Amino acid sequence: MIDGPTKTLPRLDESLLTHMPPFSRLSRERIRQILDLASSRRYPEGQAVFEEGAEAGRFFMLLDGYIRVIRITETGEQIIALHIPPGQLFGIAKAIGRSSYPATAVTASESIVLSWPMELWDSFLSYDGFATETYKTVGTRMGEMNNRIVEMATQQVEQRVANALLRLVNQTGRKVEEGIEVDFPITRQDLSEMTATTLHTVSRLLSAWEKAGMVKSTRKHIIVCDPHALVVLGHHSSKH
DNA sequence: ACATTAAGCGATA
DNA sequence: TATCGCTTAATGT
Repeated sequence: MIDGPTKTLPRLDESLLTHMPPFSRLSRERIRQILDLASSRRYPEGQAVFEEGAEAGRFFMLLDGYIRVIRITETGEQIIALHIPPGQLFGIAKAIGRSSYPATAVTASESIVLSWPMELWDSFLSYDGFATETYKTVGTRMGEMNNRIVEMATQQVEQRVANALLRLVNQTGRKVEEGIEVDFPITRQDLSEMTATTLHTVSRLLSAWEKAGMVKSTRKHIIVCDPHALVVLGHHSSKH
């Protein structure tokens, strides 16, 4: 893809990073130093930050918005692996011993992203708390994807979709009057790509759940009104 | 218990 | 107006 020159938004303030776990133990001076090495860029919704297989030239920190991590199968279908909320590192290929990105990262909503050249990775690792925090997030994501594999193999579609939706509102949910809403635009197609089913099945499930008062949805918006009911649904392993 | 195909409708740009 | 997101029914495995 043809990326324009990296724009530097209004000068970055230290407070942007002081409360982000990978940097929270660092002095103000060190954070200033790190910010001066960073490029910041705003991405509109649906833009690729990097693509699977590309040379991993930089690593990233999501300041605002949401990142969707996707992979393409042999037959050309998209699989959504996970979503990344603000405050997390991503594209950290070196942390898993790779020199190319293992998946494509696309913005699920308008996002603000910091990035640094991968050559700086080793020096970042020496900063207090950085290594432990990044390996914590790597571990968490591995565990998540592991759970997904087990789900795919053992659970039926309704359970998978229920659990995927619960994961979304737990990780990226925003409180609204009627319940908890997924904090970025999400379509039936997206949910189907997270759960290895079709948008039609997702549509039918959401309609049924809406009639039961468990969710409320309009185009690109999903509100979970009764999380506990969904949890019960998601735990039900076999029926009849 | 699911996927696929098809048809149609309102929202959006 | 054309495209997109979504719903539903019918049919297939």
